[in-house]
Amino acid sequence: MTRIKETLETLSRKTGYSTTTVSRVLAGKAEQYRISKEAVRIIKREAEKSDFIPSSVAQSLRTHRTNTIGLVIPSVDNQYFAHLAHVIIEEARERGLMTIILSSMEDESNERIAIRSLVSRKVDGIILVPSGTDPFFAEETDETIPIVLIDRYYTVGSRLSYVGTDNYQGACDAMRYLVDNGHRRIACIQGPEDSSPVRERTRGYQDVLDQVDPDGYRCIAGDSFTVENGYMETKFLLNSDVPPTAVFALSNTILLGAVQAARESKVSVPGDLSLICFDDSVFMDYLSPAVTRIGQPTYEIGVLATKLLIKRMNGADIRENRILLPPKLILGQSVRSI
Amino acid sequence: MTRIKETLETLSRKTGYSTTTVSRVLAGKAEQYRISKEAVRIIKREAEKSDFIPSSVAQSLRTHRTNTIGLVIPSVDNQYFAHLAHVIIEEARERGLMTIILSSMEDESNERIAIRSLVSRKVDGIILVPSGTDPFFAEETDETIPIVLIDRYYTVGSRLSYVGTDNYQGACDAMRYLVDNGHRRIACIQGPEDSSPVRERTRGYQDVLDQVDPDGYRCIAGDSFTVENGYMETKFLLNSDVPPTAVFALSNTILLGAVQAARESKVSVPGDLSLICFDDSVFMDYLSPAVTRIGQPTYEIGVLATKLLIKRMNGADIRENRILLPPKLILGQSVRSI
DNA sequence: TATCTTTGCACAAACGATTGCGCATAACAC
DNA sequence: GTGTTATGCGCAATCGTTTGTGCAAAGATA
Repeated sequence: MTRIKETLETLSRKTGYSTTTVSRVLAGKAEQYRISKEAVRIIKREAEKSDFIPSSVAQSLRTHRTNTIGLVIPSVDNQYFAHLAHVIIEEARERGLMTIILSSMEDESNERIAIRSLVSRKVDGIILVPSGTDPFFAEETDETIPIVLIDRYYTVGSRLSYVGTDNYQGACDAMRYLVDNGHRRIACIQGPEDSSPVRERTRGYQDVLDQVDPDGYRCIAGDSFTVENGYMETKFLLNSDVPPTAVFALSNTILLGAVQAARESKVSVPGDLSLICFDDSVFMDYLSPAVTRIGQPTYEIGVLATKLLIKRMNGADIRENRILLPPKLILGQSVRSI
Repeated sequence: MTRIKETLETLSRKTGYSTTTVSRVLAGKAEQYRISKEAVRIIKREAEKSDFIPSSVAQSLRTHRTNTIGLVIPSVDNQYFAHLAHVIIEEARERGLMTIILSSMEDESNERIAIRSLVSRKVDGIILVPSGTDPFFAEETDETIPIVLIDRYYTVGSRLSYVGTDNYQGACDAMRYLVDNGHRRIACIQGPEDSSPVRERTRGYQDVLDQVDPDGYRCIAGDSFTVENGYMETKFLLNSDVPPTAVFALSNTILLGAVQAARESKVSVPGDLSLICFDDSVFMDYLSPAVTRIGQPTYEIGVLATKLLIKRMNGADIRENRILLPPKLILGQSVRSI
């Protein structure tokens, strides 16, 4: 109770020193300002005794630093983003920064509102998973408050910093694996087409098939990173005239939908249908069969993004900076060799 | 760029009105203070044109409100807490509140540091999953900043508000289900013993068995909410002289470990071993067999906790308030009738 | 004794908003 | 013409820090 009402002013009164001196002592600048040992002792003792906690609000107003970063993600209720958020929160905390999380729910207008709030709160930097396609607002903000994009980037030639997975490479790896196991009739269930990872991944799908089977089967279906989408599209595929022998699901959620659809239709995996997907998750190994997948280096993305952001917060002028990290093929038993 | 540097002062200069008037107009208090239509028009136009975003920092300092709540959870990298966080973030946002997430990693000292940071940042309220056993610090903080506990509560008679699952009821439901299916040799793999949900759940385990089989088999093993713990303890159990016919895992993580152990030991679920656990999760339905479990009402917990917190932030004096919400038995195929 | 340095600290102005109070000027009543 | 009320707005203090500058007292130097 006392603790919270304490201010430099009250401490000043109690110790007989000015707020200036108290402030300097508590900021560890006693030496620098030649405060006597005596004063330091008295002030520190009193501060400790009353458990003084300085107001970051006042500090921020005065110093123009909030020691806070903003994190805008679609939703924390998604393993992939939750893990990313976790890594970022921890990494930031180790460097004395707090994290404010805002969810955009994949909505462009939410995203703008979120950025505005963060600007209003004077955060020192922003890590953003862009949901929209228009980089203008973010770019303008970036002039003053550094922004680092993760997971996705804006369509057109935006100069915003970016850290993410090499999605093209990942998709190629997945497709190569299927192809090497004899698959040719491979369908791809995607997320929203205006998302950069989707574009990169479908490009990988196309390119690999174009190499090994130029005029063969092609099927890119779906439009969102949801279980429902995965379910629906798989249903369609399974009921088509000549169903694919393998499905490449572009996210963990889509995969779950696919699994459900297959199970419902009594289609055995990998007996009748092989599955491979993007995103890793603890539970992927617990499914039967365990899912073969492309794991994204979420830890590395989170750490690198935070580090890059902090560098820029400290004035480094490394605006145009795109970092692509390699994905990893994780083998399960969901792909059959045919 | 302009946008971010704008202040009441600059707007005042541009429009020729005082900061007082500008402030009042932008706060929607023009009527109240009899500002002319003319002035309102000019000021609003200018504010819009330069996209003025007021500094929440300055506002907070002056008004003693940050419109921010703090959320301290073990880790967002856990489906259960991630979902809880998601619900709270959304609920808070709808009421104009931002959420700062701090992870305690189940560590008491981290928890205190987290609370201190939140106090320093002058958050308007705190939602906390307590990791420690000593309520003192939280209680003292609660004198000034309302705190609502979720998921767990402190051991001794703390008066802090609390919203959570009726863990005893849930455990009884789970045990009843096992017993009704003929099981008597039931082992329980628990989390840390000083956590209130663990105590409530093991109490349910005991009570049900005491009713149906007073002198029968009892086994409560384990000590943490981790996959490893579930794995290890299950290994032990499976190798004991007379293994249990069913395992009651007290969390989703523990369950995963149990599944892994059973799979490794070629023990069929539910053929040789029945499984039931606490916590719901999307993927529980995708395991084979789907896991029979006790789902916690996370959505309701999140919403109620936020609402309760906001009420208290607005001055309601409802300190001692413990809300227990009913869990739900969700049937899978992981329990065999014997 | 007079001057210069060092020591030890405080004054007061910021930071950017909000808000109690007050003060012109205009409108109106009589 | 005088008193009263309404209208429209600004002054200046305040929130709790940080920080550039200044200044008295003590010590050193000559």
